[in-house]
Amino acid sequence: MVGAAKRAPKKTKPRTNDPARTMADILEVATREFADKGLAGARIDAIAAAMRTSKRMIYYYFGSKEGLYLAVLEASYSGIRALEAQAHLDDLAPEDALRKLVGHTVDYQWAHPEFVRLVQSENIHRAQYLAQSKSIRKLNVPAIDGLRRVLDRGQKAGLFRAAIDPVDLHMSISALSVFNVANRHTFGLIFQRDLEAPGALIARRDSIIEMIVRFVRK
Amino acid sequence: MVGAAKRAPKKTKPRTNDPARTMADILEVATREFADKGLAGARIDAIAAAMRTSKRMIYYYFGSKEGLYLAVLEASYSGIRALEAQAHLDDLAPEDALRKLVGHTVDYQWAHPEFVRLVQSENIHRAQYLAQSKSIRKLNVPAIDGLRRVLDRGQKAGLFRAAIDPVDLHMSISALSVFNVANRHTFGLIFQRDLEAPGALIARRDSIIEMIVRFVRK
DNA sequence: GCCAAAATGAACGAACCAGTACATTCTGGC
DNA sequence: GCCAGAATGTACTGGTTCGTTCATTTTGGC
Repeated sequence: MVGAAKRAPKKTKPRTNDPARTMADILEVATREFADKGLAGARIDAIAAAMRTSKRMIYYYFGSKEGLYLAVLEASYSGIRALEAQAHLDDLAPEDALRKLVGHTVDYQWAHPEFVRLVQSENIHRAQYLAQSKSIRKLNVPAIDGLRRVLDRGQKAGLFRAAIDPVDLHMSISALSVFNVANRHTFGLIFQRDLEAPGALIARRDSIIEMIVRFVRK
Repeated sequence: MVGAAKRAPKKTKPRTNDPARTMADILEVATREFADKGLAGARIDAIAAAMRTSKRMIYYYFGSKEGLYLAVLEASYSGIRALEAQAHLDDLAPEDALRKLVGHTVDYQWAHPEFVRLVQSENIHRAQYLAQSKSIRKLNVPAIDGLRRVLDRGQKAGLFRAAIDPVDLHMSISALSVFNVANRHTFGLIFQRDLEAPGALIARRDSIIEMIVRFVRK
C-alpha cells in the first residue's frame, strides 16, 4: 500500500502552486523586515528564510530588493486609506467629531508602528521610492476631506476660528500622533519615560486632543 | 642632481601628523554620511574617500563602524545642548518667553536636518546605540528646566493653566518642530506642498507657536 | 490526455565591504 | 641628535549578500 499512488512523488511532497499566497507571504514577511531594519539594513536572505517559499520567488515577483521595498511601501500606505475613509464624523457635533478624528489618528499610529517606521525609513531616502509609485498620489484627498468638512461645520456654527488651513492642521495632528511612536526610543531614553507603559498612551492622547481642539476653538 | 637629497623623500610630500584635525575631519564627513544614508546604508569607504586621511584612521580612532556612528551621535547631541541652555527667557513675560522658546526650537530643527535624520536613524535602531552612551543622559535636565520655569511663572501670574506636565509639553513642541523636517519628503509628496519653499517655514512656525500658546493659556 | 506557460526549487557566482596585516613616517622627551 | 611610541599609508582578505542560472513541477486551455 505504501507508495501505491500513481505518479508516485518520490519523496517530494507534491508542490502546490499558489501565486497569490506566495506573494502575500513575501509581502508580509518583507514588511516586518523592512520596518525593522530599513531598506539598507534589511536582508533578502533573512526574508527568504522566514518565508515558506524560496528567495527565487522574490525576484520572480518583485524583480529586486528595491522593487520589493516599493511594493511593501505601497501596500502599507494603502492600508491607511481604510482609516481615513472616516467613521461617520458627520453625525457628531463639530468638536466631538474633531476629538474622535484626532483620537483615531493617535490610536492608528500607535497600533501600526511598522507603518510609522517604514515612513521614517522612506524619509531617510527622501521619498525617492514613494515618488515612483503611481498609486499613492491620491492618498491626500480622503485624508484631508474629512477634516475639512469638520472644520467647515465648526466655523459655520461659530465655534471654530476661521482661516484654519486643513492641511496645516492635518500636519499638526500627524506630527503629534507620529512622534510618540517614531521617537519613542530616543525620547524615552533621554527623559526616562516609558512611553509604552499602560496609561501613557491614554494621557498622551488626551493631551493631543486637547491641544488640537484648543487650537481651532474661537 | 636628481635624488641628491640625503634621506631623499622619493616623491612623498612630508606627512604632517595632526590627530585632532584627523578626528574632526573623520567626524565631520561621517556625520554627513550617516545622516544621509543611516547606519546600514553608510559606507566606510565612502567616508574614507571624502576624507583627507585614509580609512585606516577610522579604525585607529573609532575602532569600528558602529563606534564611529556612536561618536557621531554623541557629537551631534551635544551640539544641541548649546541651544537649550536658553537665551534669557527669564527676562520676558511668560507668554513671550514661551513663544521665543518654541520659535527657537522650530528654527533649530529646521537648521539642523542632519541631526533630525540621525535621531530618526537611531530610533529605527530602537536607540540601542544611544543607550550605550554615558554622556547623553544628562541632556534632559537643561531641555526641561527652561520650560518648567516659564510654565511656573505663567501659572503664578494666573495666565497659564495649572497641571501642565513640562515633559509632555516638551514632547509636543518637539513633535511639531521635528515633523516638518523629518517627514518633509513624504508629506510634501503626498500633499503636494513644498515645505522648503520660502515662507513655508514662517507660516508653519507661527502655527506651531499659536498651538502651544493656546494649549497653556487659561 | 497533452502541452505550453506559469510557478517553484537548489545551488552558485561575482561584487561589495568591513576590518586587518604590514610597513613607514612623524614627534616629543631627554 | 636619538629613540620609543604615536600617527599614518597601502594593499589585501574573508565573509556577506544581491541576484542569477539551470532544472523541475504544476496547471489551465483545448
